[in-house]
Amino acid sequence: MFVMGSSENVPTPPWRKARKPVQLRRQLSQDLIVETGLRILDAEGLDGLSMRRVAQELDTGPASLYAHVANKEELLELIYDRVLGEIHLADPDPARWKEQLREYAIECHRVLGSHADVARAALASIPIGPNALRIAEYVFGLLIDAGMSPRDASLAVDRIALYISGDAFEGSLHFGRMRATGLGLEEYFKSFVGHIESHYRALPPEQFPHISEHVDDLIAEGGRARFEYGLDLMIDGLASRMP
Amino acid sequence: MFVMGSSENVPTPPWRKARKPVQLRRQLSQDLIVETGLRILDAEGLDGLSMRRVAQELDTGPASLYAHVANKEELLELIYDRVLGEIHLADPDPARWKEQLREYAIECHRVLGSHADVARAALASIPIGPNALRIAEYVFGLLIDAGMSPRDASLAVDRIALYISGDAFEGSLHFGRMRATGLGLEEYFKSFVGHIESHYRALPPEQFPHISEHVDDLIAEGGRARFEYGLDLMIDGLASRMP
DNA sequence: TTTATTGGCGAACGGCGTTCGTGTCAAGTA
DNA sequence: TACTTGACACGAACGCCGTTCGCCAATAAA
Repeated sequence: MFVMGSSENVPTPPWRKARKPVQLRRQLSQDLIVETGLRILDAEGLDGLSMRRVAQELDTGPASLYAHVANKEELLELIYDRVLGEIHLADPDPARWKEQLREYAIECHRVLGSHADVARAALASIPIGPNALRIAEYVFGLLIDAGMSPRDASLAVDRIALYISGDAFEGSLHFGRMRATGLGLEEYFKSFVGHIESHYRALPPEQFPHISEHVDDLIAEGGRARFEYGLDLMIDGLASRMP
Repeated sequence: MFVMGSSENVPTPPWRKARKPVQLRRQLSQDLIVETGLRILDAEGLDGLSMRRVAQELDTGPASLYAHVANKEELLELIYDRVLGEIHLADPDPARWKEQLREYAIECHRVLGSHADVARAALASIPIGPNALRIAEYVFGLLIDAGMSPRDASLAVDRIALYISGDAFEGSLHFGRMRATGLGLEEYFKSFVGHIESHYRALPPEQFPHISEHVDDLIAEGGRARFEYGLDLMIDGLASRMP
């Protein structure tokens, strides 16, 4: 059958081209999927993040995602590394390694905490994504250049990262419960602490003498202070091992 | 109306009693459910533990469990506290608080690590179960009696527990992957470390100078050494805060 | 123009946690 | 002994989930 012309050889007039960047083909890509997944994660938590939910958000079926992402696990790790990209690192100054290590930890904790449930992936995945490597190189280099032995620096990076992720993960579990109960942050925290306090006060003092005596101290400090206290424990421990 | 006799007053003959503990009624109970759940958890991991699976093991339907357990979350917490019951604590001796704190941490880590995925519940739940309280009273009392301020002791108990749980949880995630791949413990560990090592060695040294130079140190230590290193960091940090 | 390749996607599979309504038995009451 | 009651057992179903299969359309290659 004879056809008048082919749009491939004959240059299409500008006014045709101008209105044709419409892609009939779906424009799915890994980046788009990861971005959408992160948005859902932030808005609805890990429980709300499902392959179906992501697909729905992109106006397609769940099967379509699997061309760009192996499975949900991989999607989560991709989201995780993207979140790590938000971490800002100061220029390393080995003379101030204690302060900089502390600042890094707090920054990392802040970023993980601001994206619900992402911390879980932090504990699960090996640090192999580009942003994880960037951060590892930074912290590791900082400690090495400060004079720490490679073995100590290696262990330190690993342990601090575990501590940060663990605390952030614990925080995200609370955040999830808060969301589930529908309470606001303050109300939730109050009811949570109140619950524990009354439970502790009801304990038989003979069996739990120390807890009973110091209930006030046990419920005194909130999340941020607890995190920094443990962090400083580790940093001081590290400092005492420096030559 | 006159009644011949009551089985409550007249002692039933031994041969009747001997053959009558047969319960026609299903003998479901919370204890039985928790025990069964723990058995499944150990055998098949957290992914294998479902309400349906527990019910199946007890030859019943999943709905039957909900008379004894509010939901899966609660079941997990009950299992968690039961596991904590396996932790053995030495008689407290405040003069040796450092050693005893260390021993407690290692014991706790061992127990959590020997029951796959239970560590997750450790991070999720507030320490309110009987065994959790028993342990909290022990550690808290040990530190108080060693002369630590109540505030420091409170924070210390919390932070050490987080560190233990976090490490155990991370370990359980690896264990789960090992189970999923079907590899043995040694093979898995070897392939895991090898994977990381080759990845690190392939990095451009200009961009990752410290990592590239110290690959051997980065992959040197295994799980147990890493755990104890971080633990000692915290304990030393605590010791430096003692009066 | 024909062919090969690739991504999109509807449908389905086998699982999940949880709820509803009904059945059934043991203990309490008369 | 007869009847009531209340607690528990549990089949069936609801609405989710992650993932796979197989077909289709559109593009790229020949």
